Amino acid sequence: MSIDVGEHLRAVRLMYGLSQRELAKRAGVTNGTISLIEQNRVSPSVSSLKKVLDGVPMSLAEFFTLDLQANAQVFYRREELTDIGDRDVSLRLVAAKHPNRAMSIMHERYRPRADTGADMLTHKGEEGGVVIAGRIELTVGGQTRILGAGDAYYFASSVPHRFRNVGDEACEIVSASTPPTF
Amino acid sequence: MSIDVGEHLRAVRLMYGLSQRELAKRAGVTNGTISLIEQNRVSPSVSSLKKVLDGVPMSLAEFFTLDLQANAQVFYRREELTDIGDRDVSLRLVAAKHPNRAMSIMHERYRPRADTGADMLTHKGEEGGVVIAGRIELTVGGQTRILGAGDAYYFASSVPHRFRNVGDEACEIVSASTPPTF
DNA sequence: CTAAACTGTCGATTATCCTAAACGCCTTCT
DNA sequence: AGAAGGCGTTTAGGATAATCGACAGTTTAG
Repeated sequence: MSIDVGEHLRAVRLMYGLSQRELAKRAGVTNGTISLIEQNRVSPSVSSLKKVLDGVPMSLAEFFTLDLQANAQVFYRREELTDIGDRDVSLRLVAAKHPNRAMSIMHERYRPRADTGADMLTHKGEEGGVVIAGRIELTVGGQTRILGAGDAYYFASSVPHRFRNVGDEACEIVSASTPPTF
Repeated sequence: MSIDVGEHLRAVRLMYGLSQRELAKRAGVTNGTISLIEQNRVSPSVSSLKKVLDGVPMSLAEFFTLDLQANAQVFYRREELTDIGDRDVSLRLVAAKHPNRAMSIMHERYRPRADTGADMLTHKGEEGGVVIAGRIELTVGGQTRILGAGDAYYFASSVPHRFRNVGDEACEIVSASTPPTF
C-alpha cells in the first residue's frame, strides 16, 4: 500500500517527457537531487518534494494519489459498464469501482413508458446530459419539456425532477452528475 | 493552494485525540520531532512523515487530500448548445453560460483524422465519457486503446492524454469533466 | 571522426532534519 | 506544600539530505 516515492517520481517525470536536468531546472533544485530521490537513496523532505513537483507541475495530493489513478482502469468496453438500473431503466455506470470519483457518468436507457416516478427525485449536487436517441419527457421544478436526440439538460439536483419515456421506442441518454450519487 | 503540513498534522492528531508524546510513541519517533513539524520549524522527510502517519494510522495520500474534498436554463435544444471547437473537432457545451457550474458536459464530434495533437493535453480535474458512434483512439499516460460505440473512459485529467479519430467516419462522444474547463 | 550537448550517476562539502535530554507549565494525588 | 506525571517546547549534536562539481556514456551536428 505504501508507494515507492523514487520510482513514482521517475514515472511522473517520464510521463511528462522531462529529463532529470530539465525538471531540476524548472523546480529550482539540482539534477543530483532528483537522481538520488529516484534511486531511493534519500527520502526527500516534504518541502523539497513539493519544490520538485512544482516543476511538473503537480500537487503533493495528486502525487500521492496518482498510483490509485494509474492502476485504475481507464478504458471500459460496452459490456464492462456496471448496470445499476432495474427492468425499465438501465443505468450503466462508467468507472463504477473507481475510488474517490468526482463524478458519475452513466449511459442510460429508458424503455417505452419507463418513469422515475411521480414522487420527484431530489438530491445534492448538479446533473446534466445529452439525449442520444429516442424522446424523453423531463420535468424540473415547474417546467416540463420533451427532448429528442441531440437535445440536452443541466440543473441543480436539489430541484425536484422526473424522467419519463413518453415515446414508443427506447430512449438513450449519456448523463453526468457530481458529486457521484453511485 | 499548498497545504500547511504542520497545522494539518496537528489537526489530524487532535482529531484522533492523541498527544504529541502518544503519537510519537506509536509512530516510533520522538515527541520533539512532532513538535517541530507542527510548528513548521522543519519540513519532515517523506519517510519520517510516513512513519508519523503510520502511528495514526493514515496514508500519505489521505493526509494530502484530506480537506480536498436555479433560475438558470434547464433545457437546451440541439441547436442551442454552444460550439467551442474548431473545424475538425466540434465541442458542443451544455449550459455554457450557466454561472458556477460544477461540470462541463459536452457533445463532441471528431471528423476523420481529427486529432487533439501530439503535444498531449494535461489539466486539472477528472474527465470521462461514452462513445456514441464511430471509433476513437484514446491515449492516457502510457496506455492507448481504440474505443467504439458504447465503450467508455474515465481518468484524471492531469495524466497526459490525446484523442484521435483513426477511422473514416465521424466519431461522436458525450463527455463530462470536473471542475469545468470551459 | 570529432566536438558539442545531452543523458544519468557519484564523491565531498554544506545545509537541514531527527534525536536525546533538558526545560517550564499545568493538573493530580498524598 | 511537595512529589509525580501529564503536556508542548527548546537546544546540542549526530544523522540524513541537498548542492557542487566531476565523470562516463549516448546522441546530434558538422
